[in-house]
Amino acid sequence: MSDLLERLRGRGWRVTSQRRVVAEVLDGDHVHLTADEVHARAVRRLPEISRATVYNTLGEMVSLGEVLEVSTDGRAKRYDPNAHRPHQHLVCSGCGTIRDVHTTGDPLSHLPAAERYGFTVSAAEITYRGLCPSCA
Amino acid sequence: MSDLLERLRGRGWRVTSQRRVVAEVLDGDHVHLTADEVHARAVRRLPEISRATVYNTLGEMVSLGEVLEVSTDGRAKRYDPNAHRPHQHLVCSGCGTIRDVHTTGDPLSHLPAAERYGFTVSAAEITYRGLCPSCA
DNA sequence: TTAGTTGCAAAGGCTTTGCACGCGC
DNA sequence: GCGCGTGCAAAGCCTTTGCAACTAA
Repeated sequence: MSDLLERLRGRGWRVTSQRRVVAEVLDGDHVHLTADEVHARAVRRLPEISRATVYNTLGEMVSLGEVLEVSTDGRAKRYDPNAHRPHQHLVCSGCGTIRDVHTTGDPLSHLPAAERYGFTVSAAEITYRGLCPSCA
Repeated sequence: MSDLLERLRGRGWRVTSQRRVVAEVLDGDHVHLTADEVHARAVRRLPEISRATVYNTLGEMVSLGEVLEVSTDGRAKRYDPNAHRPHQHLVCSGCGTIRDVHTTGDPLSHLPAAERYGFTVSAAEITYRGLCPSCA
């Protein structure tokens, strides 16, 4: 059911009903919810869950590297559960929808040594922007 | 002096002392200030300038496509005056410093048609993450 | 048992807005 | 003079924090 929850449990994470619900809400492909959306969906299953707990839980999942934080628009951050599947994002400039996409080649190889300025580069994120079929 | 201001003036933008100061503060290479930093520097030259005006002005420059908004960390947005020079960003995970870098090839060519899901893709942004020499 | 987790409510950072005054054109 | 731009202060959105009560292991 929830791969995410399994991985977290395997790391000795204390599993509470709140955390289970947050993991379940987040799990799946092409899921990019804001903290508030996660809270709204979590409340349907667990009415008493608080916003603070949702924020804490999401923050921990990010620290553990099991969830990615994506800020594509400067507004609320979105959370992406596919931290272990390399992918990029295609964002609609109209409605803000995010789609996971896969590119050819490794972005890191396109950054010449002369352009690294002594940095130890460890990751590369690509955000493609455009209009989705509905907004075009 | 200020290429940015010249371009804006050329578009029939009404030039006030506040707008001139914001443009001057922003102009240059490797400049990635937050709205608040822009305000702080603007105040040195024009003590009465308000934060609201700085925000309004930056927002307009972004709408006009003369300045880019970069949100690399989910915190305050940063403003990049090099909107007309294609480049990518190298961000230090330690101190948040941003460096402009140039990659080889066009990122758009790495997104296969099958991965576009009907979107009209118009731009691609790459953010490289790592540690700068001081933070490493 | 007991250290880690939760909920509440308040505070905090960043940004936007409403409205009256002021100024570029 | 007209209309856009500005400043102020207040409100807004998103997020974090302090602390007492609670609960998984």
